Amino acid sequence: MKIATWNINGVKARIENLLAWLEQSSPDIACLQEIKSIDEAFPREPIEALGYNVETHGQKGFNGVALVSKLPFDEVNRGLPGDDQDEQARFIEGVVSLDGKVLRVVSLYLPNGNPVDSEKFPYKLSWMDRLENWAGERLELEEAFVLAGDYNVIPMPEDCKNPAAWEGDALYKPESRSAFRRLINLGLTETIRSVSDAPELYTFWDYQGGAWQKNNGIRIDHLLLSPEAANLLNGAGIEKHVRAWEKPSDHVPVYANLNA
DNA sequence: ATGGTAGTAGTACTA
Repeated sequence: MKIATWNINGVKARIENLLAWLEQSSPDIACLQEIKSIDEAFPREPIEALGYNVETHGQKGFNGVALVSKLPFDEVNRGLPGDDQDEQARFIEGVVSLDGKVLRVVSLYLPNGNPVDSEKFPYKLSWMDRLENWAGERLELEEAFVLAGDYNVIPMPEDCKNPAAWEGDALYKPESRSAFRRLINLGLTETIRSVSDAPELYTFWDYQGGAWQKNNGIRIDHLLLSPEAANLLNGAGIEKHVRAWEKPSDHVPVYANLNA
Protein backbone atom coordinates (compact mmCIF):
# COMPACT_ATOMS: atom_id res chain seq x y z
CA MET A 1 0.00 0.00 0.00
CA LYS A 2 1.69 3.14 -1.28
CA ILE A 3 0.42 6.44 0.08
CA ALA A 4 1.81 9.63 -1.44
CA THR A 5 1.41 13.36 -0.98
CA TRP A 6 2.09 16.01 -3.60
CA ASN A 7 1.46 19.74 -3.74
CA ILE A 8 0.79 20.07 -7.47
CA ASN A 9 0.43 23.90 -7.59
CA GLY A 10 -2.59 24.03 -9.87
CA VAL A 11 -4.35 20.91 -11.16
CA LYS A 12 -5.26 22.42 -14.52
CA ALA A 13 -1.70 23.52 -15.26
CA ARG A 14 -0.34 20.21 -13.96
CA ILE A 15 -2.79 17.63 -15.30
CA GLU A 16 -0.34 16.07 -17.77
CA ASN A 17 2.33 15.79 -15.05
CA LEU A 18 -0.23 14.38 -12.64
CA LEU A 19 -1.42 11.68 -15.05
CA ALA A 20 2.16 10.73 -15.97
CA TRP A 21 3.08 10.50 -12.29
CA LEU A 22 0.02 8.39 -11.39
CA GLU A 23 0.93 5.94 -14.15
CA GLN A 24 4.62 5.82 -13.27
CA SER A 25 4.49 5.92 -9.46
CA SER A 26 1.13 4.16 -9.13
CA PRO A 27 0.24 5.22 -5.58
CA ASP A 28 -2.72 3.40 -4.04
CA ILE A 29 -3.77 6.68 -2.44
CA ALA A 30 -2.52 10.14 -3.40
CA CYS A 31 -3.07 13.30 -1.36
CA LEU A 32 -2.98 16.45 -3.49
CA GLN A 33 -2.70 20.07 -2.39
CA GLU A 34 -3.02 23.47 -4.02
CA ILE A 35 -5.36 22.19 -6.69
CA LYS A 36 -6.44 25.85 -7.16
CA SER A 37 -9.75 24.76 -8.60
CA ILE A 38 -13.39 24.62 -7.68
CA ASP A 39 -14.80 21.09 -7.43
CA GLU A 40 -16.81 21.48 -10.65
CA ALA A 41 -13.71 22.36 -12.72
CA PHE A 42 -11.46 19.60 -11.34
CA PRO A 43 -10.38 17.31 -14.23
CA ARG A 44 -11.60 14.11 -12.61
CA GLU A 45 -12.37 12.06 -15.73
CA PRO A 46 -8.81 11.32 -16.93
CA ILE A 47 -7.86 10.38 -13.36
CA GLU A 48 -10.87 8.08 -13.01
CA ALA A 49 -9.89 6.53 -16.35
CA LEU A 50 -6.68 5.33 -14.64
CA GLY A 51 -8.79 3.47 -12.10
CA TYR A 52 -8.91 6.04 -9.32
CA ASN A 53 -11.73 7.33 -7.16
CA VAL A 54 -11.56 11.11 -6.81
CA GLU A 55 -12.73 13.31 -3.93
CA THR A 56 -12.07 17.05 -3.90
CA HIS A 57 -12.38 19.97 -1.52
CA GLY A 58 -11.76 22.92 -3.78
CA GLN A 59 -12.16 26.66 -3.83
CA LYS A 60 -11.82 29.39 -6.42
CA GLY A 61 -8.31 30.48 -7.26
CA PHE A 62 -6.29 29.31 -4.28
CA ASN A 63 -5.76 26.41 -1.90
CA GLY A 64 -7.87 23.31 -2.46
CA VAL A 65 -7.04 19.67 -1.64
CA ALA A 66 -8.00 16.30 -3.08
CA LEU A 67 -7.75 12.56 -2.48
CA VAL A 68 -7.42 10.00 -5.26
CA SER A 69 -7.58 6.34 -4.36
CA LYS A 70 -7.65 2.96 -6.04
CA LEU A 71 -9.74 1.78 -3.08
CA PRO A 72 -13.28 3.10 -2.74
CA PHE A 73 -13.99 5.63 0.01
CA ASP A 74 -16.36 4.50 2.75
CA GLU A 75 -16.53 8.05 4.13
CA VAL A 76 -15.22 11.51 3.23
CA ASN A 77 -15.06 14.58 5.49
CA ARG A 78 -14.21 18.07 4.28
CA GLY A 79 -12.75 20.90 6.35
CA LEU A 80 -10.73 20.97 9.57
CA PRO A 81 -13.09 21.28 12.57
CA GLY A 82 -12.69 24.02 15.15
CA ASP A 83 -13.56 27.27 13.35
CA ASP A 84 -16.91 27.76 11.62
CA GLN A 85 -15.67 31.06 10.14
CA ASP A 86 -12.76 29.40 8.27
CA GLU A 87 -13.70 29.33 4.57
CA GLN A 88 -10.36 28.10 3.25
CA ALA A 89 -10.27 24.62 1.64
CA ARG A 90 -7.24 23.00 3.24
CA PHE A 91 -8.33 19.65 4.66
CA ILE A 92 -10.03 16.50 3.40
CA GLU A 93 -10.24 13.14 5.17
CA GLY A 94 -11.06 9.86 3.47
CA VAL A 95 -11.74 6.48 5.05
CA VAL A 96 -11.03 3.21 3.23
CA SER A 97 -11.21 -0.42 4.32
CA LEU A 98 -8.13 -2.63 4.36
CA ASP A 99 -8.64 -6.30 5.17
CA GLY A 100 -11.67 -5.33 7.20
CA LYS A 101 -9.75 -2.64 9.09
CA VAL A 102 -10.12 1.10 8.86
CA LEU A 103 -7.46 3.28 7.22
CA ARG A 104 -7.93 7.03 7.41
CA VAL A 105 -5.98 9.30 5.08
CA VAL A 106 -5.93 13.11 5.24
CA SER A 107 -4.72 15.52 2.58
CA LEU A 108 -3.90 18.83 4.25
CA TYR A 109 -2.53 22.17 3.11
CA LEU A 110 -1.34 24.00 6.20
CA PRO A 111 -1.36 27.80 5.94
CA ASN A 112 1.91 29.41 4.84
CA GLY A 113 1.71 32.12 7.52
CA ASN A 114 3.75 34.85 5.83
CA PRO A 115 4.09 37.71 6.38
CA VAL A 116 4.52 37.02 10.09
CA ASP A 117 3.41 40.53 11.14
CA SER A 118 0.04 40.03 9.41
CA GLU A 119 -3.09 38.14 10.47
CA LYS A 120 -1.79 35.20 8.42
CA PHE A 121 0.69 34.03 11.04
CA PRO A 122 -1.82 33.75 13.91
CA TYR A 123 -4.16 32.01 11.43
CA LYS A 124 -1.42 29.44 10.77
CA LEU A 125 -0.80 28.86 14.49
CA SER A 126 -4.51 28.55 15.30
CA TRP A 127 -4.90 26.13 12.36
CA MET A 128 -2.08 24.05 13.86
CA ASP A 129 -3.84 24.12 17.25
CA ARG A 130 -7.00 22.84 15.55
CA LEU A 131 -5.00 20.11 13.79
CA GLU A 132 -3.47 19.05 17.12
CA ASN A 133 -6.96 18.81 18.64
CA TRP A 134 -8.21 16.81 15.66
CA ALA A 135 -5.25 14.40 15.79
CA GLY A 136 -5.70 13.93 19.54
CA GLU A 137 -9.32 12.91 19.01
CA ARG A 138 -8.48 10.56 16.15
CA LEU A 139 -5.69 8.90 18.17
CA GLU A 140 -8.27 7.87 20.75
CA LEU A 141 -9.80 5.61 18.08
CA GLU A 142 -6.54 3.58 17.97
CA GLU A 143 -6.83 3.14 14.19
CA ALA A 144 -4.31 3.43 11.39
CA PHE A 145 -4.25 6.94 9.95
CA VAL A 146 -1.96 9.00 7.75
CA LEU A 147 -1.87 12.80 8.01
CA ALA A 148 -0.20 13.83 4.78
CA GLY A 149 0.35 17.11 3.05
CA ASP A 150 2.14 20.41 2.68
CA TYR A 151 2.72 21.45 6.31
CA ASN A 152 4.60 24.65 5.42
CA VAL A 153 6.93 23.83 8.33
CA ILE A 154 10.70 23.23 8.14
CA PRO A 155 11.07 20.99 11.20
CA MET A 156 14.85 21.25 11.74
CA PRO A 157 17.85 23.27 10.47
CA GLU A 158 19.00 20.25 8.45
CA ASP A 159 15.70 20.33 6.57
CA CYS A 160 16.84 23.34 4.54
CA LYS A 161 19.95 24.27 2.58
CA ASN A 162 20.48 27.63 4.24
CA PRO A 163 18.88 27.97 7.70
CA ALA A 164 20.05 31.56 8.12
CA ALA A 165 17.96 32.58 5.11
CA TRP A 166 14.82 31.26 6.83
CA GLU A 167 15.22 33.06 10.16
CA GLY A 168 12.04 34.98 10.83
CA ASP A 169 10.05 33.19 8.12
CA ALA A 170 6.71 31.65 9.11
CA LEU A 171 7.89 28.24 7.82
CA TYR A 172 10.80 28.24 10.29
CA LYS A 173 9.64 30.41 13.21
CA PRO A 174 10.07 28.74 16.63
CA GLU A 175 6.29 28.90 17.13
CA SER A 176 5.65 26.94 13.91
CA ARG A 177 8.31 24.34 14.63
CA SER A 178 7.15 23.97 18.21
CA ALA A 179 3.54 23.41 17.09
CA PHE A 180 4.78 20.75 14.64
CA ARG A 181 6.71 19.05 17.47
CA ARG A 182 3.62 19.11 19.70
CA LEU A 183 1.73 17.29 16.95
CA ILE A 184 4.47 14.65 16.67
CA ASN A 185 4.66 14.32 20.42
CA LEU A 186 1.04 13.24 20.58
CA GLY A 187 2.47 9.94 19.36
CA LEU A 188 2.77 10.35 15.60
CA THR A 189 5.68 9.14 13.48
CA GLU A 190 7.21 11.48 10.87
CA THR A 191 7.85 9.15 7.96
CA ILE A 192 10.99 10.38 6.22
CA ARG A 193 13.12 10.93 9.32
CA SER A 194 12.04 7.56 10.69
CA VAL A 195 13.65 5.85 7.68
CA SER A 196 16.60 8.16 6.89
CA ASP A 197 18.91 10.70 8.52
CA ALA A 198 20.49 11.61 5.17
CA PRO A 199 21.31 15.29 4.60
CA GLU A 200 19.68 17.44 1.94
CA LEU A 201 16.34 15.68 1.79
CA TYR A 202 14.11 18.36 0.32
CA THR A 203 10.56 18.40 -1.09
CA PHE A 204 10.30 22.00 -2.36
CA TRP A 205 12.53 24.20 -4.50
CA ASP A 206 11.39 27.73 -5.29
CA TYR A 207 10.87 28.68 -8.95
CA GLN A 208 12.97 31.78 -8.31
CA GLY A 209 16.67 32.35 -8.07
CA GLY A 210 17.74 29.05 -9.62
CA ALA A 211 16.81 27.24 -6.40
CA TRP A 212 16.47 23.85 -8.13
CA GLN A 213 19.82 24.13 -9.95
CA LYS A 214 21.54 25.08 -6.65
CA ASN A 215 19.62 22.42 -4.71
CA ASN A 216 18.46 25.26 -2.47
CA GLY A 217 15.50 23.31 -1.13
CA ILE A 218 13.41 22.83 1.98
CA ARG A 219 11.56 19.83 3.43
CA ILE A 220 8.00 20.90 4.19
CA ASP A 221 5.85 18.05 2.82
CA HIS A 222 5.34 15.38 5.45
CA LEU A 223 3.43 12.18 6.23
CA LEU A 224 2.61 11.68 9.91
CA LEU A 225 1.53 8.19 10.96
CA SER A 226 -0.57 7.02 13.88
CA PRO A 227 1.05 4.18 15.89
CA GLU A 228 -1.16 1.62 14.13
CA ALA A 229 0.00 2.94 10.73
CA ALA A 230 3.64 3.35 11.82
CA ASN A 231 3.72 -0.33 12.78
CA LEU A 232 3.01 -1.13 9.12
CA LEU A 233 5.70 1.20 7.70
CA ASN A 234 7.91 -0.53 5.15
CA GLY A 235 9.88 2.10 3.30
CA ALA A 236 9.44 5.71 2.25
CA GLY A 237 10.95 8.19 -0.12
CA ILE A 238 10.96 11.49 -1.97
CA GLU A 239 10.39 11.39 -5.75
CA LYS A 240 12.86 14.16 -6.46
CA HIS A 241 13.14 13.42 -10.19
CA VAL A 242 9.65 14.86 -10.75
CA ARG A 243 11.03 18.37 -10.07
CA ALA A 244 13.13 18.06 -13.28
CA TRP A 245 10.10 17.37 -15.51
CA GLU A 246 8.81 19.91 -17.99
CA LYS A 247 6.53 22.51 -16.39
CA PRO A 248 7.05 21.12 -12.87
CA SER A 249 5.34 21.92 -9.61
CA ASP A 250 7.69 23.56 -7.11
CA HIS A 251 7.00 20.57 -4.80
CA VAL A 252 7.72 16.86 -5.40
CA PRO A 253 5.80 13.76 -4.23
CA VAL A 254 6.66 12.09 -0.92
CA TYR A 255 5.45 8.57 -0.16
CA ALA A 256 5.19 5.89 2.49
CA ASN A 257 4.79 2.16 1.88
CA LEU A 258 2.63 0.34 4.40
CA ASN A 259 2.47 -3.43 4.83
CA ALA A 260 -1.17 -3.80 4.03
C1' DA B 1 18.40 43.97 -6.72
C1' DT B 2 12.40 46.86 -2.35
C1' DG B 3 13.69 42.30 -7.49
C1' DG B 4 13.02 37.34 -8.79
C1' DT B 5 8.76 33.02 -10.92
C1' DA B 6 4.41 30.78 -11.29
C1' DG B 7 -0.97 29.79 -11.21
C1' DT B 8 -5.54 31.50 -11.32
C1' DA B 9 -8.47 34.48 -13.32
C1' DG B 10 -8.78 38.24 -15.91
C1' DT B 11 -5.42 42.78 -12.38
C1' DA B 12 -4.45 41.53 -8.00
C1' DC B 13 -3.60 37.92 -4.94
C1' DT B 14 -0.98 34.08 -2.98
C1' DA B 15 3.01 31.59 -2.41
